[in-house]
Amino acid sequence: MDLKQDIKLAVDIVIFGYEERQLFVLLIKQKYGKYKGRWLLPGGFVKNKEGLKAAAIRELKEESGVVVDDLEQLFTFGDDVKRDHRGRVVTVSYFGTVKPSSMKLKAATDSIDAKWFTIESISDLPYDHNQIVETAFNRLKSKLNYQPIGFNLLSKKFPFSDLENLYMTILQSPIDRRNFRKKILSFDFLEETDELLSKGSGRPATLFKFNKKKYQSSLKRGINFEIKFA
Amino acid sequence: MDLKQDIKLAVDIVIFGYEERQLFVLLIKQKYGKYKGRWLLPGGFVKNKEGLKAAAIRELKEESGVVVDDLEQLFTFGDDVKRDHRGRVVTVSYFGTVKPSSMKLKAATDSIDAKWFTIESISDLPYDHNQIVETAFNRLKSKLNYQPIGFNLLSKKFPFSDLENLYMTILQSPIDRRNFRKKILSFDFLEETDELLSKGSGRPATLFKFNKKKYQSSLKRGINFEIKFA
DNA sequence: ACAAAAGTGTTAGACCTACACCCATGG
DNA sequence: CCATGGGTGTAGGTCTAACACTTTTGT
Repeated sequence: MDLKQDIKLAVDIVIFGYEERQLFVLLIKQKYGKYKGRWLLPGGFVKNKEGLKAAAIRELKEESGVVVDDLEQLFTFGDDVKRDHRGRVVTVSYFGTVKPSSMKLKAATDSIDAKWFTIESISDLPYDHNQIVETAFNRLKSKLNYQPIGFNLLSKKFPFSDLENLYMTILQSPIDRRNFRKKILSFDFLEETDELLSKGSGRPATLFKFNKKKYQSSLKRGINFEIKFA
Repeated sequence: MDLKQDIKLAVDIVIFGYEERQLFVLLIKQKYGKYKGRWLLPGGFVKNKEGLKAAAIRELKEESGVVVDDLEQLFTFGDDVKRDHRGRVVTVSYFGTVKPSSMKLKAATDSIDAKWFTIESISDLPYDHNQIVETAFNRLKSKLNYQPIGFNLLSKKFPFSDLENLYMTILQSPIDRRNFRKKILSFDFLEETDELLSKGSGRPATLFKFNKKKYQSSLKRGINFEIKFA
């Protein structure tokens, strides 16, 4: 065993939120160190007896108050030996999705504030955090095409138009409402409720909910959820 | 900075090779330690001033003699705090593809031997290496469906039947030769040479080669290389 | 009655799938 | 001349893409 190895292991987390036709990323304001006062991704060092994903979930909660029960591993950044000024730090990045209005943001430990930023507004993050966000955003976009990923980002019950707008926002391109609805409904993992939602003017929308059981049983039957729109 | 962190960082590499309608994985025979004499994945600890991918390429070469110029990051294993008996070790796994007959295997440093094993024949590897191989195999299968990945696994010039067999071997299902050829040729990244290859009896096959430039320019034009066969 | 958002079908063309015979060579 | 592997076309069905008007509500 190489006793001289001196590499620190960290985790960084990219949390996406969606609200009112806008996609947001969660950032925290650093309390200490070189980047005190700067906004950056939640994250921190892994504890000796703590799993990687567990560390990510813990740091996220500590620094922002956001609680998730699962995160997906994104990429491990460690090709650049000098990505961190404090010495050699390798970071395992995670990403997750959340509905902002269901979370109360609350800074603690290393952070003095936590806030949602639109994805366009973040630039010049410290370290390689811009690259991490970009990687996460690309993954989000590509996952949208083959997994019904959007449902964490919406309310439990939502009008169909929310889904449409979510896809259009993330993919940054218009989609055909009729074809989209047909395709999604054909997958048969949405359930129509008998509730309606009026928001301001216009015809009230029937609310749908995601039926996880149906989704998973379709998955087992090997059904592909590919969604392609120009 | 957490001075008490005591986590070692390693890399493990899954190299796939294809020859004669069989898919192989490269393993090395361990020279030292608890698993002395056992076959397992090439890999080892990352040096302080060495990028992760560079460490993987170096370890691969040192332990097996296999030289690659690129590897793809697969997954970072570190949720199980006790995956390594030597203490807390987190490993970043990589995978790559290679044509076995173009490589001379040569053990050195930590390994006393290096050998190709068919994917079916490997079981009971030390640590969580079975899980790593499984992860890599799944990735290989899924990449086959949307990237012309197979070309590292074949000779520079190859008969069309080699590609067919490669796909059938990896996906473990028969494919329709006519439809497969039509689809692949429609992507227009293969170039027909005027050479023929006779192997034993049967009509000689025209040799094709992969045209990387055409592939990349198609990629830029946003063409999708999706290949689906039951 | 008007503005705003929800809901809904059809058609043409592209793509996928299934399928069987002839060709060129070696032995 | 037989065995072996290489090379090729078509038709039916399915899926995709493009497209516009009606319904229900709030103001």
